[in-house]
Amino acid sequence: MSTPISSAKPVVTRFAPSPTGYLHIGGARTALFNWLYARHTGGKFLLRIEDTDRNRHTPEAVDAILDGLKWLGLDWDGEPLSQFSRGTRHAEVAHELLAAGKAYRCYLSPEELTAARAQAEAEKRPFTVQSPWRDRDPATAPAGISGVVRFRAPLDGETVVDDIVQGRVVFQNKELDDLVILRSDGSPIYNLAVVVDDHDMAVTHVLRGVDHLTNAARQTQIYQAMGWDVPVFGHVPLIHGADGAKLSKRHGALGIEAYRGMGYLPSALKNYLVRLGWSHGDDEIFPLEKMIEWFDLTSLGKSAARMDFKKLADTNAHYIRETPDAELLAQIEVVLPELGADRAPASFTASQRAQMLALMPDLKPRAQTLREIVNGAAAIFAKRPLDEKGAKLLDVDAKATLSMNVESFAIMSNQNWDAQSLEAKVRENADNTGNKLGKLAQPLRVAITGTTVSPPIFKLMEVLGFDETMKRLKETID
RNA sequence: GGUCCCUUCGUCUAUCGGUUAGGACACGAGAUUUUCAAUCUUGGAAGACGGGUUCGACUCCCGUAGGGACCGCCA
Repeated sequence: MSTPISSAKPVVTRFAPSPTGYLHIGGARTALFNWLYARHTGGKFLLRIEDTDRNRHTPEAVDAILDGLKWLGLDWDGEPLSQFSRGTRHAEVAHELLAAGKAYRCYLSPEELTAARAQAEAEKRPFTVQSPWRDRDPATAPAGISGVVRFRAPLDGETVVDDIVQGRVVFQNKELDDLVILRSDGSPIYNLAVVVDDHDMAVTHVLRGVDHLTNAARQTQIYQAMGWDVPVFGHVPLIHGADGAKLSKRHGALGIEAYRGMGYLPSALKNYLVRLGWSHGDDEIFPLEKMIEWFDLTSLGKSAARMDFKKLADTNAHYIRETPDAELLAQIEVVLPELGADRAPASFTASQRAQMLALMPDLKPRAQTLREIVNGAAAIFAKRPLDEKGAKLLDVDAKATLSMNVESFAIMSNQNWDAQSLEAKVRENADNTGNKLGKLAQPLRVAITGTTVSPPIFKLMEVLGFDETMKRLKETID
């Protein structure tokens, strides 16, 4: 793979989303790859908003994309560039092409075009635009209408895209028709704008989805017509849903903010995404420094990957366990309102925060998402609605053991009210009555949490404190 | 339909002509255990198919099948 440009100039990559919606998972990965490569090489990572189609772009979408990138920690160099703002420059290049005879004005109406397309389809014939205006004398142009500007694409030969991911991909020029570069209102079309901007921004590496592969051929022709250096192209495979079909909203084409709301850590999401289409031997976990150090373009795969939420969850669980308690709590508090946790408040009180922190070591191994952490701590936030299993467990026998325990707890106080002492006490009670620990612990769990499943009960009792615990126990016995 | 791309355990992937085809997730079993997890041990699980090339193919070539992308005055 030859990369003549990269060896000479400092690397410049870019992420160029169209602001028609949120930042989805595929876009996030594309951004990640570009960011990683720029950071790996010490080059620049630029951001450009492809908003030339004024009918389709929304300011909200721009914000969503920027927020998503920020949350992921993908910082860009310089200000984001609005492609729309460069309209005059795009038109200028189009007119250069026009003047050089490498483009021409075409007065074919949209209606004529659709009709021709329909006819080709009916005859099961491949359709390529063949404009009669390509060779017609401009002097014969119809008065009153401005027409579009089409690129005069070469008729014979081939256009080669030397792709760092896809390899050498050859397109026959006869398959590539004369694409519109300027609309009849004079505004630029994507393929022109991209080439002009990438050139002007000195972009050296264009990493994007394979859905742009044919565009790369057309863009290559424009580069050549302008006599500009073609950047290194790298077209990465797409991400599919778990069923192998195109990613739809149902299976993961959610906005990045949806993943944040579900309680995924940005570090985990990046780690998961980088492994979709890229590998480094048998390694699975990449601390950010390693990700940057090891990321390269030659280890990118060509086949599409499926979204696997189980693995994402596992990766997230890993990063949850790695993150220090206080930092994790801070991250939870940032997204708490989005988490939709069962019985959690919108924000923590000081004492709840302290309780969360104390319980964190026991919460972490039990959770795959931040949402699950908060759910695991439900006993802190709320009274405990008794669930079915809990109610069933709380029979006469269980209540008897509860009473026994309450009596022995009564002589304790906030001074020695800790998990260790509590467990010792209950073990003692169990031994004295010839019971296993579980026989006495489960009723305690149900009485205090309302459920049969919770973080370690003695730790929970410690965190809740003497008064609250005794209150709950007594309420259950009565 | 045309053009282009893809195909190793269920999933993500390693292998870059010679391996008992490795790892991770998921799944099964066991250990541990106050519940649930976590943790440890452990098991099953793959080169789409058919032809070549070669002393030797998962690796190279051709074909078939299946999948995908693109074919706008969208990006």
